[in-house]
Amino acid sequence: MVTPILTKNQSLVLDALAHAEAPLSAYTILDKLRDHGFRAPLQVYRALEKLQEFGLVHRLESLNAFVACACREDHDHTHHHHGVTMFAICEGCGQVTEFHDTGMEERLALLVKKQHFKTEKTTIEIRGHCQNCV
Amino acid sequence: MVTPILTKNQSLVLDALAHAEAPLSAYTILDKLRDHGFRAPLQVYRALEKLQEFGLVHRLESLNAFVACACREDHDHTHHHHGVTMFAICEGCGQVTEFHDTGMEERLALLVKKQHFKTEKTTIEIRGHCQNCV
DNA sequence: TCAATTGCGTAATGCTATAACGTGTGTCAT
DNA sequence: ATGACACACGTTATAGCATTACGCAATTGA
Repeated sequence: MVTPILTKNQSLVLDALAHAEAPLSAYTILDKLRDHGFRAPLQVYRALEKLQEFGLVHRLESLNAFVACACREDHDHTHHHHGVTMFAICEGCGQVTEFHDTGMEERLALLVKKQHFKTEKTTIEIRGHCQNCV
Repeated sequence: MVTPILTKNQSLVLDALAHAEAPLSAYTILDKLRDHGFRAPLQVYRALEKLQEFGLVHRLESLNAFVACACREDHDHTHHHHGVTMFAICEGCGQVTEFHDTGMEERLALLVKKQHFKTEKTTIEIRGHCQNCV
């Protein structure tokens, strides 16, 4: 999918996430954007929904929070990846690292195939501590 | 860990989950157990917390719901597994299949090690459709 | 032009989870 | 025995996350 033009609300939400050090909850985003006219949770959730469709934002299920996709740091989009995304979530500093591995994807695909299961969305989240947080 | 003796509340919650066809939310469990004296969410959450510690119950992060561990169906506990647990969650019938794979575990361990990350808890949930639900 | 689609704003509501009390019970070292 | 502690429990209130329902405005395209 080619990156679509974002609406004002979508841009605001994406910027908030992109500039954050850690995942943000929808309500935290709402608070950050009150000065920009945001008044209700739905404004945030609607923007998040679209941004997730576009692959620009990920939802972290184990945190009920959201992060900007790492591909945003890759301005040439040379690394933009559409397979399974994995997250390492540090309980210490809150930082989230996104990573990918085709080997994992293949192995997982094989496992679900054996069960005759049709995958639609895969969630892989590792909670723990990063190098700096012991 | 040897399976500890469960309290009354813990047994009730575990039974509710074990007899369910699909994952249950904490509030659904509460409703099912009102006739047994349950009145407040905390009674459910406290039991769930312990049951998760004991490895008898899993939380599904992408559903905000809970399932009895598959090891309960294995009365000799010969298959009781303490590594990474993966779940295939059918959007059609709601059924959840628990599965394990040491190859995945090893590969994942390798990947996080490369990032100098210390894993504490791993969540792997596959959303999709099972064989019966197309 | 009319219909369909999409995004937006607002209010209300529902679902999920925890905080902060206090009570009772059992263990166990003193 | 008694005091200290740990633990399970019960209740109320509150916090945090997400959606339903309504209506309006702008855009698109048959």
